[in-house]
This record gives sequence, C-alpha cells and structure tokens, in this order.
Amino acid sequence: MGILNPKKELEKEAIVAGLLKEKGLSITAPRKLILSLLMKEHGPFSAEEILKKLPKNSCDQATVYRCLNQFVEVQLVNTSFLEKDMAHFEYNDPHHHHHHIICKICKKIESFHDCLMEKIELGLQKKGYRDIQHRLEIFAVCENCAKG
Amino acid sequence: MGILNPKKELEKEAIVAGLLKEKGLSITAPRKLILSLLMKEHGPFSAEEILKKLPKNSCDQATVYRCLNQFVEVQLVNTSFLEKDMAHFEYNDPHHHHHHIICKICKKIESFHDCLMEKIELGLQKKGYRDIQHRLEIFAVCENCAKG
DNA sequence: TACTTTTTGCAAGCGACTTGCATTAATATT
DNA sequence: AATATTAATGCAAGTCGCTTGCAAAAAGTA
Repeated sequence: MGILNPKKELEKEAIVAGLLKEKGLSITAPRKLILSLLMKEHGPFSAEEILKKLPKNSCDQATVYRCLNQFVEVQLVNTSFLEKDMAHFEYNDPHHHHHHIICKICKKIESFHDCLMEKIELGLQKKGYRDIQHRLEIFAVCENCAKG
Repeated sequence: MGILNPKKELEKEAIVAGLLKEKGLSITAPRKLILSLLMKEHGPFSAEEILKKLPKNSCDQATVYRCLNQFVEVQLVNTSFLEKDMAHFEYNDPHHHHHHIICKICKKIESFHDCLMEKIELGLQKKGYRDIQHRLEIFAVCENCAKG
C-alpha cells in the first residue's frame, strides 16, 4: 500500500508526526510506528498484539509499553480493561466516540457508537446478546485536586 | 457489635450462608468472612485491603483471591479496574446499582447512583469535577456462544 | 557541527495474582 | 452419628504483564 501510493503515505506520516508534536512528544521511529498502527487498525489491542504487528525488531517490548503509557497520558490513546490482567489500547478518535462489548465466552470484542444504557441493552438483546452486564467508570480531577 | 447483639449477628450469618448456598457454593469460614465484610463495608476494595480487614491469620492471600473470583463468577461481587494493575471488588447489591468516579490525582473513589452520561457529566462539573472522562464496558454472551 | 536532552534496548526486577500439592474441612452416604 | 467422598485451604513456589536502571543511540537545540 505504501509502495503503491508513496504520496499518501508521506501525508499520513506528516499527520502522525504532527499529532506527536502537538502533544509535546518528540518524534521517534517507535512512536511513529505505534501511533500509525493504532490509527490504521481499529483495536483495542493488547501491548503484546501491538508488538507482534510491528515490523520485526523495529522496537522493544519496553518501548511499546513506554510509548503507550505516554500516549494515554496525552490522551492520544484510551485504555480499557476488557480482560482481567491485561490492558487494551486504542486510538482515541474524538470524532468516533464509542464503547466496547466483549463476549464473556469467546472474548470477541465489538464496538458500538451509541451511548445510552437502556437503549444499548435493549438493542443488544435484540441482536442476540444475553446475560448483559455493563461497567461504567469515570475518571476526573476532583474539586480539591483541581484547586491545588 | 456482635457481642452487643448476638441475635442480629446470627441473622446476618444466616443471610450470608443462604447467599452462598443459593449460588451453589459450599459454606466455609473464609467465604463467610469475606462475603460479610463486603456486605457490611462499601468498597470497592482491593484484594490486599480485604485481606488486611479480615481477622489476623483468618485466611490466606490465595484463599482471598480464590473466593473473590468465585464470587465474581456467580455475580455476588463486581470487579472494577479503577486503578491499572489492581482489581477492586465490591458486593453486587442489585437494589443499589451505582457507578464509581475516581480522582485522577488523589485516587479517591466515590459512587453515584445515576446512570445517564450527559446528566452525569453535567452534574459532576457542577460539583467541581474537571477533566472528566468516562469508560463504559459491557460484558455479555454473544448470540453464537448463547446457542452453543 | 557540536552540545544537551530524551529515548531506546537490554536484562533484571517487581508485584498482583495463580497454582501444585499435602492437609483439613465440608458435604454426601450409610 | 460415623464414615466416605468431595471440595476448599494454606503454604510456597511460580507465572506473567508490566516497569526500571543503565549504557548506548538518536532527537532536539544552538
């Protein structure tokens, strides 16, 4: 794909570099690789999956974790804990806000773009989902900490 | 408290034992201790916190984890991943459905009993919370797996 | 280009959680 | 109620996702 259309690839590179700069991160090979991977493929992916998807020996496991944590900090990436014991990461596209539903048995992950509990659960039941549970967690800075 | 009102304590014991039986779990000392702790105090608590709250040497770390996982399986307890790297556990009281908000900085956890995104975020802003993010995860059995 | 700062790779380390196994306790059976 | 059977517990060792210290390399800066 990059070979077939080098112009477009260069544009994408520029976008990725721009995002990194915007967030105050220096532009390095691993950071570009990881971020463009996450922007191209729709996760959520575990760190291990990301490492496997990168070109062989292009970057170390430790670097993957370090980059992902930095991306989360600057809100380029969202974390979720769909599976116990393992974080999943996904590019945070503000224009495509969505949530995940993971099958308790086969662990298949799907996304949906709606955001209202009752509506969601009814819709999912009609789709054939059973035994639906949800978890909503909110992260914020409290009044006290916002002052300090 | 148990000493002051032994009758009420016995009643509570019976409730806890009843819940365990209802869920097909045998009634053991550690299970009774952990479940009644979670029913009495409102978490969410980490496994470590639970272990510390139990009477000294009343049960092993491994047992705490084993019990908690069983409780989650039978839906007596809910898990949340408010902090990366550490699960939190809480008694699943169907009459007091609620969610959690954790401060990004001081990690203070509060619960709220409302359940509508926009309403929630507006209300929290008025309460002084800033930089609000939320995470909603849904767990269910998909059509395929429900068949099998 | 030379200097300073940050990032990376590697390997060792950490910590939450799990597991194998012998012992002990809970349920089922008689 | 006593015994047999099955399951749960404690202990210690192990696993695994993730982090970190440090020297080398690459980015940013002048």
